[in-house]
Amino acid sequence: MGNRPTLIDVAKAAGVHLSTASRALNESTSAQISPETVKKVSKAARDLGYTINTVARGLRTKRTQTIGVIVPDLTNPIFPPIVRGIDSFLGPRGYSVLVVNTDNDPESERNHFESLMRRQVDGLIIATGHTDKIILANYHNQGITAVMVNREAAGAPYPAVVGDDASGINLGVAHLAALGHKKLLHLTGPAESSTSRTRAQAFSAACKNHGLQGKIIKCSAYSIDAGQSAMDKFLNQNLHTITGVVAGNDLLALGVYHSLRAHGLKCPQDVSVIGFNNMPFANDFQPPLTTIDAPHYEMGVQAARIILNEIEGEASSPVKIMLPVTLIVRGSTAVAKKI
Amino acid sequence: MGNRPTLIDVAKAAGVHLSTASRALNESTSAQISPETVKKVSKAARDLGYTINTVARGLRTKRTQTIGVIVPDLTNPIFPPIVRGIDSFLGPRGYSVLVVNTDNDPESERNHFESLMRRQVDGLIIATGHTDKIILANYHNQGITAVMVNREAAGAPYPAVVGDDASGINLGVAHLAALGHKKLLHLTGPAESSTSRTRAQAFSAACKNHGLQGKIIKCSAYSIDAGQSAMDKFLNQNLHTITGVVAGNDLLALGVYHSLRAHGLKCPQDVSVIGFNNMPFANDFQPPLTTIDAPHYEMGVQAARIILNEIEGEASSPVKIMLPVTLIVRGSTAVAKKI
DNA sequence: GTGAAAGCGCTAACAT
DNA sequence: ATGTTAGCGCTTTCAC
Repeated sequence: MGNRPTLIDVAKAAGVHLSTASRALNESTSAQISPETVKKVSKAARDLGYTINTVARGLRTKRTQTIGVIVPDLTNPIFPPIVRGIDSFLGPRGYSVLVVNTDNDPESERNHFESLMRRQVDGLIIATGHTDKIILANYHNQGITAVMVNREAAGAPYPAVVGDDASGINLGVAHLAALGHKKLLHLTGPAESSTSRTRAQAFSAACKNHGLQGKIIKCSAYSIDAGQSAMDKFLNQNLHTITGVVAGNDLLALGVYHSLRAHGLKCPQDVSVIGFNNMPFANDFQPPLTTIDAPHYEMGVQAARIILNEIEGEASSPVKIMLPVTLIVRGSTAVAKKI
Repeated sequence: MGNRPTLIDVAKAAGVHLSTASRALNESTSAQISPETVKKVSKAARDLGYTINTVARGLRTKRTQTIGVIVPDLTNPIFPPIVRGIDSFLGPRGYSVLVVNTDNDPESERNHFESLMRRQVDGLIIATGHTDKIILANYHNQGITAVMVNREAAGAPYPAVVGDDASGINLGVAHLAALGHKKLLHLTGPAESSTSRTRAQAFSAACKNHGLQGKIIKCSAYSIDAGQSAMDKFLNQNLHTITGVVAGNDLLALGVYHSLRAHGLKCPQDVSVIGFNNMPFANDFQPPLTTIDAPHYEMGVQAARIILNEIEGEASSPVKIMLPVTLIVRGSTAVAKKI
């Protein structure tokens, strides 16, 4: 890549010392320099096409203005909005974002973590549900600044930004109850994930509150395939024993769609299905998916806000921000079938 | 973030000179050092938990092992697979990826470009359809290493990795022709994008080849809304004059779905629809979308391979890699209705 | 095979 | 208000 001019070139062109040029060009120190000098230096910089070398600055200041974002898989549609939310807050403030995908593999996560450390990121935003307590505690012991997003911190007092999972599940169960459903099924995600546990607990509690019968089955991952095979297994043994499904997320709900179809069951006529997340295109599924909308973009924004505060401001006490969720009623839920 | 040990700490612990430690720890120079010394230094590094500071290395070597990836919008589902493909190739080779979103805004693109330059990225992978010739020529004049992905280079001799758009459109038109369709419509994306132009031209040519009547209407963006409003406009004036639609991409196809529904038309009974990209969840739409599968992940891999070659190997002559596409027939296409 | 020393481009005391 | 100087952590040329 091209040989860009350095500060020393600018200083020479402006006829001042290197350090004066540095001060003139830096927002926080330009007040120390006379207005004319600032103008002179700025002009020289512009004329030469000078841009600061953030690598050199980073070495000197020990700040790279880079945040590492750890996600399981960017192709899972809930993560791009989170990443964009993070970016929208950080970008205008001079920070860049390094996104890594772990694929829920601890080995991969460790490698990516090392890579981010080598790159001297100023902080971490962690969106992986699987990062175990030991790893997290480890991060904390190393003095690493981090914020959790879309999951709670376990094993370390890190701030977290989450959707109100319990309320969301409540809304879903209440909606099905209002439609006359009596026997519900919940597909829960991997137990390592805090959201899975929260949603499953909320499901049980909500069923009890509404006097409904609620079963829970486990899925090995938050994926269409995992949802389908879990539902297949259930239907093969329990055909026609439930009328409503509250899936742990929209991908699992999609797996349920596939399974119902394979078993000759119609949604919503035979079985109502509710997802979670309101992922992009949920409205275009067959049928359009009733789901809980979680504000992923805003979660990203909030996580970014907190981590910047931790880095640049005083370390706040670990906060937990819970953002409100809403029920989006579409075509996958209907009045309960008589069974 | 924690105060990590430096090379000098390792050197001291191993009882060797700083430069010896550096050589011992570097793959490419460790051969110069006696095996025992290498072992000694490696052990010291491990014991201390040493990890290299890539910022310092980058300052010295003028290589950051970072690639900038410029996309329009990460929430457009075709980009995450591309990014992951890039990452899958680059990650194991020690490179990281800095992804920026331009939202098709030239001002935003310029800002992000500056940011990437300040960060001393080793090269750019550009996936934005809108980057105009002047900007691209500008990059090239500055000696910037870049590779285009999912679009052709215009205005600069940069390598490009693209899907075989023309063949894809051909497959789609041939499929509709075989189903007895005589009058087709193509929704083309923004004219600035090379893929739009290629696909539109291929559509005209294919219609001619098959003796079909082919109309083309323009969409302001590759989005559901743009597709819907373009189709709305068309249907309001031309109800029942076409039986098949070849959309410029899957999002436009989804817009067509919405428009058809709003006009009381059924897909595929009244109108067959073909998309482009085979985006995630295309199989779950209503109806499942017949579309052209483009290998986005593989496009990312190839783009990464080329740019690494340009950076580390000799500069190859500008290549254009065209990856094959396939027609995926689903429920949105059927035998033509008599009109 | 290893040590010495310079320097990548910048910021931040410390002077004046 | 500006100049001087040291040094961030590393690689690499030059000695020996």
